[in-house]
Amino acid sequence: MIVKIKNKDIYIINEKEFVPKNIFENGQAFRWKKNYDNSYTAIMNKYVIEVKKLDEDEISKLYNEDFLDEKYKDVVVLKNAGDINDYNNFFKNYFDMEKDYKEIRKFLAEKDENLKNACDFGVGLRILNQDLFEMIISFIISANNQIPKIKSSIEKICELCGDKIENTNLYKFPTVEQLSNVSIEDLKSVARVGYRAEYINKTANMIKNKEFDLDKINKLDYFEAHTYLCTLSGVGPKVADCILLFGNKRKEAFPVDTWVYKFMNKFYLDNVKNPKKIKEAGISIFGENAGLAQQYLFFYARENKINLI
DNA sequence: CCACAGGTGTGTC
DNA sequence: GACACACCTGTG
Repeated sequence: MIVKIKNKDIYIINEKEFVPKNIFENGQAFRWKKNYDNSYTAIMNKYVIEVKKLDEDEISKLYNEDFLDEKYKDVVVLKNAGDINDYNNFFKNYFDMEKDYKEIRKFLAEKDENLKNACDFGVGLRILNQDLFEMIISFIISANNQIPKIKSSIEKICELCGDKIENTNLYKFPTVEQLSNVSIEDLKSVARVGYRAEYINKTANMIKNKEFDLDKINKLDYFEAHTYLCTLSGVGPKVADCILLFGNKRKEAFPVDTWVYKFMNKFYLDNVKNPKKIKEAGISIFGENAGLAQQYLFFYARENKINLI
């Protein structure tokens, strides 16, 4: 893998394990918007960037300009992302670039045929390291909810109280302070989050008032962090695992939603109803990469419309 | 109009 | 600790 900069664009060159669709469309992130040219736009941290996997013509063009020294097959550009310092200080961590996904796929593929198919299919999928507070609120909203609705509620919340990016109609995800000042009424009538409004308000205020210490999450081991997150309003076992997996680099977290419930019972278990038992089974079968295995399996089952019942 | 999808909180045993 | 059941909203 090579990283090169041109203007304010960061190029990730010759990295097969980076496919925007597989990263942004697997239920881990809600604010990446697909553009007409198949690029994706999002705003996070101080960045408004566009991510695109280049096609053959675009790669040829860069080669003809002498920007590339050969016609690589895999080139992803992070447009408007900044320079090498931005890459090293933010994007490297955000896109989990230090992790060798090829190695992990190889390791998981040896477990069984089904997982092998899923790992082969999901080449290019990565688990993002997103902002912890944003993940807490996003996954509280996700509970008992559907992806299009989750996305729209999060967008409305950003418009309600997040900072506006100058000269655009884009909004940042709100800070703890900003969100704690939004009324339950607005969360219901504008963001349409329903009964989750109370959870969001309470959780934002618990964090603001230091009744809950976000910094502690990094210091606790996985099981302690999971238990601690469950003390937040609207956070149960599944949501806590999503927060740890997508917002705290805990690849052993194994969120059990209805889909995981279904495919675990189809492929690995025999009619186990208790989600906690399913999670224990997942961790014991897949080990420290349980969360990643789950993402590959989930993505594979959903994209191929595999009948899970 | 009703059925359905989808995790957490609460109450009961 | 295992189990119902209510909770809100958009879609079919």
